[in-house]
Amino acid sequence: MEKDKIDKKDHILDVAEKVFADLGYDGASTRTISGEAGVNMAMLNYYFGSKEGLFLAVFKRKIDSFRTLLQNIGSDESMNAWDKLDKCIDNYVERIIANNCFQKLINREVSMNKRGDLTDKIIEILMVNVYEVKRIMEEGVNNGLFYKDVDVPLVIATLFGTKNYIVNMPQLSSLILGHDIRDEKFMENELKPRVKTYMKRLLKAYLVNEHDNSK
Amino acid sequence: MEKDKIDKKDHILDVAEKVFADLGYDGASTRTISGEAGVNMAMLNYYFGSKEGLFLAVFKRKIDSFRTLLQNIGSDESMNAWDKLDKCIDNYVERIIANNCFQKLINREVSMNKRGDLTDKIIEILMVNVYEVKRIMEEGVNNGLFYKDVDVPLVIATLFGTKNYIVNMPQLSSLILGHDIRDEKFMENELKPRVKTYMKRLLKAYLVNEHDNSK
DNA sequence: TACGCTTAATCAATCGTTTGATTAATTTTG
DNA sequence: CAAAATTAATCAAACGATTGATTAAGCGTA
Repeated sequence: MEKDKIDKKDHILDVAEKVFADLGYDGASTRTISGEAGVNMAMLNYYFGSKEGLFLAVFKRKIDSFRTLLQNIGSDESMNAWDKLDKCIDNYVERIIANNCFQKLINREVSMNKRGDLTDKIIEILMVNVYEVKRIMEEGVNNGLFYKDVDVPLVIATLFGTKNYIVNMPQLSSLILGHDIRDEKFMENELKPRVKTYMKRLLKAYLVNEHDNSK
Repeated sequence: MEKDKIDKKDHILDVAEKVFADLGYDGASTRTISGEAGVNMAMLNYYFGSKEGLFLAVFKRKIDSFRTLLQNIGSDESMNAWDKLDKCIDNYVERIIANNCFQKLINREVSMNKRGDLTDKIIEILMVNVYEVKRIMEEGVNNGLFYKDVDVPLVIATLFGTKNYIVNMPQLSSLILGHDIRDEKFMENELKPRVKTYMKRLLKAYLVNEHDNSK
């Protein structure tokens, strides 16, 4: 039946997404993916043409949800820059920290130097998110809500970088935090609100401060 | 001659570091590394035992030098926590942002969920550095120099995460910053002092602030 | 000669991919 | 409607290429 075919392809993509995230593109073999998905190895090539085709299919499936993540927030006229930034942080912590294996996959492949065709597409998608946040912050700077000399690009690096550091290196951040962040309960009840509070305080402290350099 | 042997080993490590960073651990073959270094393939195993041994040798060479640097800062009694943190930031920007291929290498391998002693060893060594910074910050909290309710683990995530975000995804951060960060001149004359200033202001604003949540 | 270094040749294992055969589903035909 | 023809889906097996690693012979120097 047609529906079963789609479900099976989707199941393969689900498994491939996780295996790619866990082992990397090179580390994930077609045998491992097919084995984990419970399908014959040849099915990967039958459905997706090649290993790279499978990887691209995994990636493309996620594109739409990422494209619309923040656009609604940015265009809401009823909120000021503070509220928008608040909502951005909430959304990122909820959506991206929770479901992180795709983020790991992306960041690892982008950090490679020798994968130009694939990298450009990923960069383009990531920039959509970045640009929304950038616009919000510049709005806050322009109307005087934020301190005029804030370094917007580097604040973005902090916002996304802090998040990446936690989710991309769970073993390391678990040691730093003193809990296993892969524990669902801890993640949901403690880490998420903690990261939200921290990020808001951190950005607030910096964005409104006059950056007095005197000692 | 003894000296030549050491120089050759060092040259192999230099090349291996770059190839590992560009292609990842799995993507970098021993043939590619030996070919790039201009030595026979068997020399890698002769000198370093195995591919993993070579990787660990690359890794240890970098981390050891950096650990001693951090420890010197941390144990300096003439500086308070502020000055130490200042110096940490300066050193990180100078040493790690400039020579970034090693950082990319580490972060990519740690972000894998691949089980094995290789990842564990990397984590273990990385934690030594993390603890040094953590110790400095807790020192500042304990003697009242920093605000008592700061979230030290997450500040560490910000400190390292911001840096990682910039150096691990140069294509993306170049777009955000509006300049190619792989341009040596821009990196040296603009980005480095800019990141230093930003990180210090950001951490200072957060660490001394009372985190007023009222609007 | 004896020893440390270097090499080409080679190993078994694994890689991504392809093949040919078989089964299941669908369409066409009488 | 039923039989035949066609297409789609699935599988085990094997392909050539490449992987990390090892071997034994050759090299230069002390």
